[in-house]
Amino acid sequence: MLPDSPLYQNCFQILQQSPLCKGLNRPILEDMLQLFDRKTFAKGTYLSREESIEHFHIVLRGRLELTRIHPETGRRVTLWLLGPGDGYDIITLLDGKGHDILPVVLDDVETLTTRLSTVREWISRHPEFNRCFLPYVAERMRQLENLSTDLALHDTVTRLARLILHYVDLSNSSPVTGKYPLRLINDFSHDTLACMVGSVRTVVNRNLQQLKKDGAVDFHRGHLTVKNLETLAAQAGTFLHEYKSKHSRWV
Amino acid sequence: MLPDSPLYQNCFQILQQSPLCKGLNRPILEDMLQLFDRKTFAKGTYLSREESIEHFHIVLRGRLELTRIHPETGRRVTLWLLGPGDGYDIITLLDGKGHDILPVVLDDVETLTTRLSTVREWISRHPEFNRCFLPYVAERMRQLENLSTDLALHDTVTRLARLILHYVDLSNSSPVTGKYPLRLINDFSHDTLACMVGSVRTVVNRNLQQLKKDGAVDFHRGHLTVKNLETLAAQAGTFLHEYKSKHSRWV
DNA sequence: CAACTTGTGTGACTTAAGTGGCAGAAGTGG
DNA sequence: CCACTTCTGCCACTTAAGTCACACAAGTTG
Repeated sequence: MLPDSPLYQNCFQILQQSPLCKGLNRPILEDMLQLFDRKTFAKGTYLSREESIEHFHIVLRGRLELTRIHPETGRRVTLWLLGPGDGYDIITLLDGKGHDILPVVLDDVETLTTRLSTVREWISRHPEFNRCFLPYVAERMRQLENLSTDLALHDTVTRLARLILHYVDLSNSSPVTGKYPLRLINDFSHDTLACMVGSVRTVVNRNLQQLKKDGAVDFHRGHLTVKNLETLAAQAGTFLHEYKSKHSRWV
Repeated sequence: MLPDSPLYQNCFQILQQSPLCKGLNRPILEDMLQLFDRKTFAKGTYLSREESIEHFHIVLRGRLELTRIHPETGRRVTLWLLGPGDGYDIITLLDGKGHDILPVVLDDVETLTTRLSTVREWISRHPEFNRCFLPYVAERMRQLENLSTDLALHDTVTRLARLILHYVDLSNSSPVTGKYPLRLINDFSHDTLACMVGSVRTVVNRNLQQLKKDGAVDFHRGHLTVKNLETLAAQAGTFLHEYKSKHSRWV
């Protein structure tokens, strides 16, 4: 992508805010941007295998779900949810091997894309990149650890409450209603939510009904908000102050 | 550790075979070895928090289990099983943050240990290290992905069969009995196995009984072997040829 | 606006997988 | 060798969480 492109500024900004690049200085980011092309993927499509084994993508806009499917029952689980600033596929980037996972395009997605070998070569010339990239990888591992732990130790209501809590946008509570909006998952169908907690629609529906009755959340077709953080946190088995202190560290 | 130590050769060899260091040449390994001290941890103890946030360990001998516990029910899940050649804690190494996990020492464990800052500084001087270390990290992530997927999509017998299959030592089948031994998990109690598949002792016991009846495995107190790979693979929902081809790539 | 597709709400039913409890076997240590 | 702890096998019982099925609501498309 060249500096005279009309989208250049916009891409630059997203890159700058991306956890992958946080803290890199302007010249390095500009150098980086030169290597990438802008691509789009249509909602509802799947990325091909080549897209993951040959190229590296940084999401600019839209969401991407990385899922696995049980070959016999057809049940699905979502292992990752990628949004603006996230990279794909970081595992292949690390070891060059194929990644057995199905990337589903949830919105019309825009990415910055280039060949994996280009990224690797670029990283070897700019070892500073590792200072952002490696912590990003670590954060991803922690998330996977949490997913496993939740699946093994907690029931579905709890997992659901945790999921929602994890995506609460604390900085954007409505001063009128006192509701908290959600990042990334606010318009998910119950089915999609179910995949994220490793369960099925009916169960998630039941659970959501309960959370609604308890006053923790509110929802209607394709829209989910948090009504009462304390109640939600209680259901998630987290004390609210723990949760808040954790997040203040992150943000 | 100094070259004149009687254990030097032994340490050197384990390091050389470790996935963390695979392919590094002699002088680099020797340079590395200088930085580490040999330490031991007694069976049944827990590593302290400082051990993980201040130091980095490479296991020489013995096993280490990284687990999480449900604070109310007391149920456990094992997220990682570390053996000779493995490093701890790689997540903290990547981002310097604490890691909320409980390391249980399963045997008397010997490690090579040094300060995290020393490792980081060493890595920055030897970027070649990343060529082994990053794929190692990737492999760990894949394992976590598999754990999550299994927990979300498969029942306990299947998870158990997969666990066992994953640790089969193909290269050491007994020519007399035709049995396959297991690496690392061969002497686990049913309780410990249960933690690894995110279940409980009674259920794992039931499942093991079934696998035994089917002729897939054989076991008695603290000893587990595979009797029939095909049967086990069938229960694991994997076709044996898939499994073998995967592993031949790895080994 | 009609004919769709796609989500949502709820029932009745089934079952895997937990809990709890207990007896006996297999090791361990004095 | 005995006392002791740690495992194992099995029982009866409970329940979360899944399947199946269907009606209806909410959007979408021609």
